Amino acid sequence: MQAFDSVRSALSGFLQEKGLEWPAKAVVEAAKDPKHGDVATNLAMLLAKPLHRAPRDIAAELAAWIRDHTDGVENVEVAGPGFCNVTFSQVFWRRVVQQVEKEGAAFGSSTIGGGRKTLVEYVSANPTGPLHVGHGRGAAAGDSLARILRRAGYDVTTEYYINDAGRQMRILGMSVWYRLRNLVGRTMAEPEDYYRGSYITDIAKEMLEKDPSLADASDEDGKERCYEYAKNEILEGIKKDLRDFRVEHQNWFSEKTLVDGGLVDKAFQALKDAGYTYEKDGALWFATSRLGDDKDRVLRKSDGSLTYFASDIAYHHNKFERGFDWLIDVWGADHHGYVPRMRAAIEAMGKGKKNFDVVLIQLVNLLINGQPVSMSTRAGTFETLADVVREVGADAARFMFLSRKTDSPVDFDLEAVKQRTMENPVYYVQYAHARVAALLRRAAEEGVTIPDVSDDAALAGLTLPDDMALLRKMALYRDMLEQAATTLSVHHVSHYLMELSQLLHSYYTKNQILKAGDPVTTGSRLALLRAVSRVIANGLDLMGVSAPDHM
RNA sequence: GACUUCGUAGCUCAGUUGGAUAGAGCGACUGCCUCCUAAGCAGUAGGUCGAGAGUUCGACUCUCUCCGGGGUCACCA
Repeated sequence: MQAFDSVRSALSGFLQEKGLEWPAKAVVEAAKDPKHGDVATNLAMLLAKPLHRAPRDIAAELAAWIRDHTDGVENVEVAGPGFCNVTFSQVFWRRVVQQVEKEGAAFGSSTIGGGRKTLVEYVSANPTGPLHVGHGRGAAAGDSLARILRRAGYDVTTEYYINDAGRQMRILGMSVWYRLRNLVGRTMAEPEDYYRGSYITDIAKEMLEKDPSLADASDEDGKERCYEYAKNEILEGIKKDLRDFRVEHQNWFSEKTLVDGGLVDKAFQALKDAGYTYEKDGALWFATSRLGDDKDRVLRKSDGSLTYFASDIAYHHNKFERGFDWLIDVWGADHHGYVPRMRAAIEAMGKGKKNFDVVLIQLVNLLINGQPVSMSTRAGTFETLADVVREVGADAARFMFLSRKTDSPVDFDLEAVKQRTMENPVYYVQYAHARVAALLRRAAEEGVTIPDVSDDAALAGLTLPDDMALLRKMALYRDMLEQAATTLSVHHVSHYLMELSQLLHSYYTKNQILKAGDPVTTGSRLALLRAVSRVIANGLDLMGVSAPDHM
C-alpha cells in the first residue's frame, strides 16, 4: 500500500544519509494491533549492531526522520524493543476511497509482473471421461491464478494440454468399441483394462444410432473410429463443464499435433545436443539423474513408442519456443514425483528454476452427508464436476476450493457447501456486497446522491476508528494480490475478503448511514461503503465468483 | 525403505523474505431486529503452535533428530 511505499522511501533516505545498506531483514509492514499505529518497521533493531548503539536510541532518531520526510504522517512512536510505529492522518487514509472511485475494477492492480510472458497450464485431464470434483479444484485454482497474475501485471496465457496420443486413448477407443459390439450382440473378450463408466455405453449407443453399420467394421477400423468419436465427444463435454464452472482456457493444445508435427524429434535433438541422451536396452534415455532426479528416464521405449514424459518435454520445449518466459503447471498432487524429472528437462533446455513452477493440487475428498464417495474414472464411480456445480452452484464450489491452500487435502461435503450458512463463507462475502448494493438503491430512492469521485470535503465525515479500519484494509488489497501472485497461492484472496467483509458487516450494524443525521456523514459513509463493495467485487472477480446485488 | 508434504482452539483452517499479547469461521454458551437486507452484529469459553534440541535481541516461521497422518516412487499417463 501507499503508506508502505512512503515509509520505505523515507527509510531509504535515512540509510543513504548514514551511508548504510538496507538490511536484508528490515521490513515495513502493517501493524497488527491498531494500538501500534498503521505501519511498523523493525529497522532500528537491525541497525543496532552495525551502529553499535541501543535500538531504542536509533528508533527515536528514525522516528523524527520519518516524521519529517513522509507525507501524511500524523505520529511516529517508538515501541517495544525498538519498533517504529507510524500513524497516518485521516486525510491520508480517506484518499483510498478516491483511489477506488477513480480506478474501479483496476483498483489494487500491480505492476510487479512487469509484463512477463507467462503460461498457466491447468486441468489437462485426459479426455477419457467427464471431469470429476478433483479436476474442479485444479480448474478453479488455475483459473484464479491466471486472473491474479494478470492483475499483478503478468502477461498470462492459459492452456489445456490434451493428452490425445497415448495408451489411455487407445484404451478409450477399445472401451467404446467393446461396448458397441456388446450392444449389437457381437460379444468379444472383455478387455483387460478398460473404462467402465456408463458414459462409454452412451457414446457407443450414440454412434450406433448415427451409423448402425458401424458394428460390421473391422476390429482395427472400429477402434479407431470409436477413439476419434469418443475423444471429441468427451472433450466437448469437458469444455462445456469448464464453461459452466466459469473456467477459461485460451488455448487447447493437442499432444497428437505435437507428435505429428515433429516437435518431439525437435525436443529430442535439443536434449541430444546438450549431451543428455543415450541409448540403452533398445530404448532412448534421458540422463535426468545428472540434473537432480533420482534416476534416468526413458523417452522412447524399446517397442518404439514414446513415453508420456517424452511428449511432455516436447510440449514444454514448445512453450519456451513460443516465447513464454515463465511456465506454471497446475498438477494433481499424485504427479508430485514427476516434478524433479520435469525440472531436469527444463534445465537441459537451458532454462532455470525461475522459468518453471508447479502448483500441486491435493486431493478432494468428496463427502455426501459425511460419507466419503470414491472417485475413479476407470471404475466409473465418481461425482462429476458438472453434477456438483449443478448441485451447489459454481460460486460456492469455487469459493470452497479457493479458500484452502492447494497443497493440503480438502473435504468437500456436498451438503455443507449447499448450505447458506457460515459453513459456507461465500455467502458471507457476497452478502456484504449485496448489502451495500441495497443501501445504494435505497439512497437513490430517497434522492441521496454522491459524486462518482469524491473530493476531500465529501469524505470529511470519515472520522471514526471504524472508518479507518475499513480504509486501511482496502489499502492492503494490492499487497494481498502481490502476495498471492508471488507465492502462487490463491487462498489469500478469500481470506482477505472474509476479513474485509467482517469489517463491513460490523460497520453496517454499528453505524447508520442514510440515517446518520447529517448530509456530510451520510455522503461520506455511503462513498466509503460503495468503495468497499467495489473492492469486494474486485476480489471476488479474482476468484471467478459473482458479486450479486441482491440476495 | 527413499523422496515429498502436512501436524496450530472441540471441528475446518489462516498465519511465506524470523517480530510486539498466536488469529478467523464453524460448533457451544449469553445478549441484539417498532430502526438502511438478522445469510448479520456484540460478547464469553476454548491453545504445551506434534515432541525435543539448536541458531539469535527475538522462532508457529529457519536447521537437526524423533513421533504421527497424506502422497509419490513404471520402458503408465
